[in-house]
Amino acid sequence: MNATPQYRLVYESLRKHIEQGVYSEGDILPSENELCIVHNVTRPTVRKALDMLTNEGFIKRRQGLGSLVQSKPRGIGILSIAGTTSVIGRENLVTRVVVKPVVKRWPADFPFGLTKPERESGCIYFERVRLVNGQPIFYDISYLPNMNLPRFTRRKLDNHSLFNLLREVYHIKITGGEQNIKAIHASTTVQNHLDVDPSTPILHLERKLETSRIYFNVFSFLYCDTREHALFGSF
Amino acid sequence: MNATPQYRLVYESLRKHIEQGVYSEGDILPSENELCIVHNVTRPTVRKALDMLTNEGFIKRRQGLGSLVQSKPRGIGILSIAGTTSVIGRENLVTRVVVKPVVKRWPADFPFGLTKPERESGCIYFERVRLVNGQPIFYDISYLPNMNLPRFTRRKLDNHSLFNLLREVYHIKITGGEQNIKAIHASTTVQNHLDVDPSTPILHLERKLETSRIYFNVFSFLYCDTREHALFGSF
DNA sequence: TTAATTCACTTGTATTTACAAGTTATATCA
DNA sequence: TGATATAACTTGTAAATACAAGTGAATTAA
Repeated sequence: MNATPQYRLVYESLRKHIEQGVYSEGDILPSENELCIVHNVTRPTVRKALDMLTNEGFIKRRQGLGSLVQSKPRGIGILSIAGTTSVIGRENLVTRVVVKPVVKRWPADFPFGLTKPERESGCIYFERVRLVNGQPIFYDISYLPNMNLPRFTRRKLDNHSLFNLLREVYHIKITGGEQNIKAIHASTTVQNHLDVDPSTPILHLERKLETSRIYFNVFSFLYCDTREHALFGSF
Repeated sequence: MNATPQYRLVYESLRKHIEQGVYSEGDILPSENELCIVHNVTRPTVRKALDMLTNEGFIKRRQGLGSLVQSKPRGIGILSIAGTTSVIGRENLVTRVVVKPVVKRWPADFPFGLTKPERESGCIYFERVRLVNGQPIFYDISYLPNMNLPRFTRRKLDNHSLFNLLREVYHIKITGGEQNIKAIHASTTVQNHLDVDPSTPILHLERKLETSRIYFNVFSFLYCDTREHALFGSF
């Protein structure tokens, strides 16, 4: 018995095709009627999937013409390294887990408010560093509520997107969030992870990411060395 | 004959009630069935309106329980000073225009791509500084395409939101965008405007904001002194 | 008095049907 | 050969219908 709603199967299929380049910017997706046939569903189901792709910026719909693929989805909450796809080969962009996911209590002085279920469930804590051409440029500390994430602590996060993992394995989507952004001088820990000296200006983001799962937010504390590569976000 | 779709009338009505405080955070909206009766429409129409409110962060739906009002809608592209509403009185937050809006040609080395209509129309350029308790913390350089913005250069921007002005006067809404974020050392100009010394780390954002008007993007180059106040964004 | 069950609500998922309005290709007419 | 009308597609809007699954209050049983 497949518990995944049909509209979501259609959505994931189309989204994957767009991400894989089956459809490129400017292409027109198969019509709603064609998608009904291909997926063996009805138009409202297909339209719900297309609504989601529209909201996330993957496509733009034109009455009478079709659904046009856009090059840049609105990556809610997604940050990347500016120029990643064109300037840096994928093999020179590496994500390394420096502290593996581990269940912990929330820090007493955690700067974001927590829901009661979150507070009671503790958190999964891990740290990652992202390197470009061997040079560390991101240092990220993540906290997830320890809520219904079976075997999360055993998953390999190296070179994997946390957002994709949450969505594909746990059906948790990032739906929005908030962030505080600062320019700071690096602490000793950050200096060590990013391999910078004390005078380097460091970009610091404190982020709370809301999700499709109730009472479940993802928290991220990010430090970036942006001398060579800016941090890029779309919204 | 009313050209506005019914789902949008329902959406605007509910959104206005939430914004006006008829419903507060944590309140449960009338059920879908009740909204059908009130607005004389059917469930799919109501659900489309609720979908939109959900996507924009106004409400969160709970199967079996109802639609819960959330306090913070997703403010696309809006940045503010962290803690503004609770920590700083409105009278201590001042926006000052340091270069009034003037029509210019686009800089030859403008870092964002421009649409052909934008390139051909030139731009409206202005600079603003935002101060908290008399202390400058934001320095913003803005470029708008000089396209169908009657009398823009004569408008007073002190203590006015550019987004609100665009939406209310010119019916232009920010619909999304992208940004590069960096931590830098301040140039001399930035040092002067923000009243900082050369060692202060400065937050720098280069932003392209997409709008509801075709071929019309808003560009912003922002420098922030974040020692006292982080930059806050929700998405 | 407490626990279990039932009921009446809620939202979630999905189908079927119909017509409106936009776009583009094709056919027809001058 | 070019202009106009038509046809065949597209997405947009909306109703009607049905059942699944979640939630909390009320009722019943122990």
